Amino acid sequence: MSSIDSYYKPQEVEAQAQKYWEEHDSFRVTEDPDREKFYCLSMFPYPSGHLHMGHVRNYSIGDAITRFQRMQGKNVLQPMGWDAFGLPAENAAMQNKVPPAQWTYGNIDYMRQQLQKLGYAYDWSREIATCHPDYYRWEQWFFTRLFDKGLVYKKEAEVNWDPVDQTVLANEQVVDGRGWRSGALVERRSIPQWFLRITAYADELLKDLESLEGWPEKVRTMQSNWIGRSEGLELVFLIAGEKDDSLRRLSVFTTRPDTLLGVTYMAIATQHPLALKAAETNPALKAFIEEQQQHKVAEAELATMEKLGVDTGLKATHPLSGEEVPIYVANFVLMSYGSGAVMAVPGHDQRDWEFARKYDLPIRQVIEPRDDGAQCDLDKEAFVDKGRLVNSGKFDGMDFQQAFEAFAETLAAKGMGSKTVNYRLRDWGVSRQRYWGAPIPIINCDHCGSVPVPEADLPVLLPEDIEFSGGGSPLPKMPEFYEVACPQCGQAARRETDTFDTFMESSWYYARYACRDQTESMLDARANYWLPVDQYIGGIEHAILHLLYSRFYHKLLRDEGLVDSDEPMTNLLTQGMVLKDGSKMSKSRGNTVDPLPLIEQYGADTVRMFTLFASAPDQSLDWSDSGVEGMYRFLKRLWKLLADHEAVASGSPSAQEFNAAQKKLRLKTHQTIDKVTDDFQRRHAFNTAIAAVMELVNELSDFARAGADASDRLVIQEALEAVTLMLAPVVPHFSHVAWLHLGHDQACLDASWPVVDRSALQQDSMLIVIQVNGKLRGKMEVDRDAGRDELEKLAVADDSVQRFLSEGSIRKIIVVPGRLVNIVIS
RNA sequence: GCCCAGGUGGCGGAAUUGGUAGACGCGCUAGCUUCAGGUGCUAGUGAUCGAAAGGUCGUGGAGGUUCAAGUCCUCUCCUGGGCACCA
Repeated sequence: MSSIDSYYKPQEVEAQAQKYWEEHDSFRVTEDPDREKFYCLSMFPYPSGHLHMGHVRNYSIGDAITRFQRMQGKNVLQPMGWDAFGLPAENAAMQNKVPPAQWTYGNIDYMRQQLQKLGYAYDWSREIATCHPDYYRWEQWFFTRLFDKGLVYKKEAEVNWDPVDQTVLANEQVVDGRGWRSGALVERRSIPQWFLRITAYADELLKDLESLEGWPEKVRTMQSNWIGRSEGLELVFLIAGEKDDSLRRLSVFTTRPDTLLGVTYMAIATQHPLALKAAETNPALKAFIEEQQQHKVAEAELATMEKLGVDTGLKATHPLSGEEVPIYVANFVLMSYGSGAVMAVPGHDQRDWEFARKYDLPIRQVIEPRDDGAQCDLDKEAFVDKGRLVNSGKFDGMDFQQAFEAFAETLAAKGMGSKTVNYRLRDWGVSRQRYWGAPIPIINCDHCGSVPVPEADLPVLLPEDIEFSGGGSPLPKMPEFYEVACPQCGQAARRETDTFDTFMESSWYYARYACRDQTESMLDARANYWLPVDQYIGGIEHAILHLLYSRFYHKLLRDEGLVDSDEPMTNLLTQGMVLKDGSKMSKSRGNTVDPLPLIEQYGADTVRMFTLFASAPDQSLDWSDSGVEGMYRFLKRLWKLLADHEAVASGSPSAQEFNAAQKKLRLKTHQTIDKVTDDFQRRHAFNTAIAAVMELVNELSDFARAGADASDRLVIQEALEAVTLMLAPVVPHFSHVAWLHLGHDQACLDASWPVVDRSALQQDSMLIVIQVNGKLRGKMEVDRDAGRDELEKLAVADDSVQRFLSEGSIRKIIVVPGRLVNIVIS
């Protein structure tokens, strides 16, 4: 036992606990097949140079879960690392004339120290920095594997080009259509780039969302919408008089095949090959296409933009009716979705309707409302609901599903159409024309084409000792980097100077933590011990891209035989933003709060506790300095209580005979254990867990104040132990020292989570609420075994009820056992 | 436009299965300790009427279901987020 000073000095407490953890290497874990594992992971930070409150919140949540699970007896892995590639390092390099590598590694060292100050239970032996060749070499290797499997390909794609700086800009470097440094108008340029075939996994990524029951519904919905699966029919309209076979068949996709006979014109995108060809001989059309090209406006405006188009003069033949309809080039048709052409049914699609009105095209009704009162007035707007077919010959009377099948069959028989599925999801472009990223392991040879770098030549090292000035990546200016011999034919070739999208690194880091010292392979058997991640914690801003890419990557790893699970993370907690004065903390708003001075003033435990207490983890958190003060007060008060308490061996209090006051405190103690356990385990409601512990401490203070004899001290000991253990995941340093003070040799972090003593929850009496007509009128303390009849009798006899009886007679009495009696009077 | 959250005291937020609305913390008020204090302790603190006992109102708004609604249903307003001409 160690006695403690009654004045709480967080700096000393935290130093003592951290020293112990360090000396005992307390957070290092190894695989142990005999124990249940728990992998708790917080999204790793970008090493920007300093921790902000969002990090503190994220990691305090993760650490609380980690330590709780450890106290449940599980073998818990909680690693930490650095999402170290990225644009800010390049910007800093330009500003400070420091190579990005040096800047990044310096930041990592500094931020690691900050994290250690906060006392998080990380197994630092597994630390990863994605900019390290030991890490990205496997990403390069994996890419070459995907290349061999045909899961990567190269195609032209548009980038933002700054004509003054002569460089490609990331989207965030384009401000109001101009380069952020040069101020020059940004141009769109097409250059060859690498893509990962995520669309090949679209169906599985969508289907498996259903199995992710531990993910917030919101995230699943967002991913589902992002994938955007729609079932429909792909069908062909022939172009009348067109000789060129590649242009003769105009293919379109529709989710409403039932409206097929309502087609009165066709609409194609400005970039559609047919449009481009027609423009060659049609100056008005050419001008229109060029003008639309200029309009690379914000996507939000697109939706409300006026619908415009030009007649190509071409005619398409309806595959069923044989009718010839005009083909328009229209600004509302996207080249990137479906085939870049649509069949227009103005009667039953609002966009088509508006366009038809504007250009005086016929509007034909082929669907009529079922008898459900739906309104249909094609003079006012399109009728877009599903209904019954009319004006469609032999298809008349069919409903949507019948028509879908019938049209599909008819068209298939003619070789003019088939059922298809379309996705909103696009393949993942992974090329970045940047320096500070993992080099794409491809060599371009004039004779052999794109050749992956052989495994023996990996990694392709990113040169770190470089001069970094403006004007884009230095790699294309470094012949020593890009001048290589082709691995296949040996002739002079050129290495790719593009680097990977940094989402590539963050898509598989969770797996590499399991075996980051493995030099022979990307992953080994240890990954299957730890995976999938049992609890992942991070910002909602990653709901789509990072989490979708990680799920995709996991399936790629699985199909390469590297992991045996289908999904990377079973449970996901998306923590809310940290706000100050109602708006998000950000440098530009100037409302950031630096965690470090607070840690110095109050200690890490107070700061951690406040971030968990101020709101539920998935809600936003409003920062309040006086709230932090409140947490500090609580810890000081509890500390005093502990110091004033003389530890006793915590035998088995249940063998004792307790007086009423002792029973009452024990009831509160065990009720609190019950609630807090549920809050931690099931709800992740740390805010209410902490509040419940505070309630217990308040009651404990009152009890202890009354003076304590030997048997009282036993009950106090029991309560203080419970409090110390329940707070251990939140304020681990505090609990570490408190636990020793309470007479334990074993470290608090290895202690077991407290267990509810059911017998302490047994009460002799219970509080019953008395209502008259649903309004609270009184309360009564009744015997635990009081039956329904007795409760009724007692309630009616209550003074507060008697007063209302003069106003009417009793109609009904509702008894909710253990809760209330409601007397209905009228 | 579509989809998803959310709206509760002066503030952050509780109320988990329809059953005592406002736990816990902040702030505020009064008092005590006597502290140089910004410390500590005690009591009070939704609004309103009342000396009190007690009553009335009260969870964005309007209806409804129910013995009973912050919680369920219908309509509506506001805030935040996501998607956005997806055929």
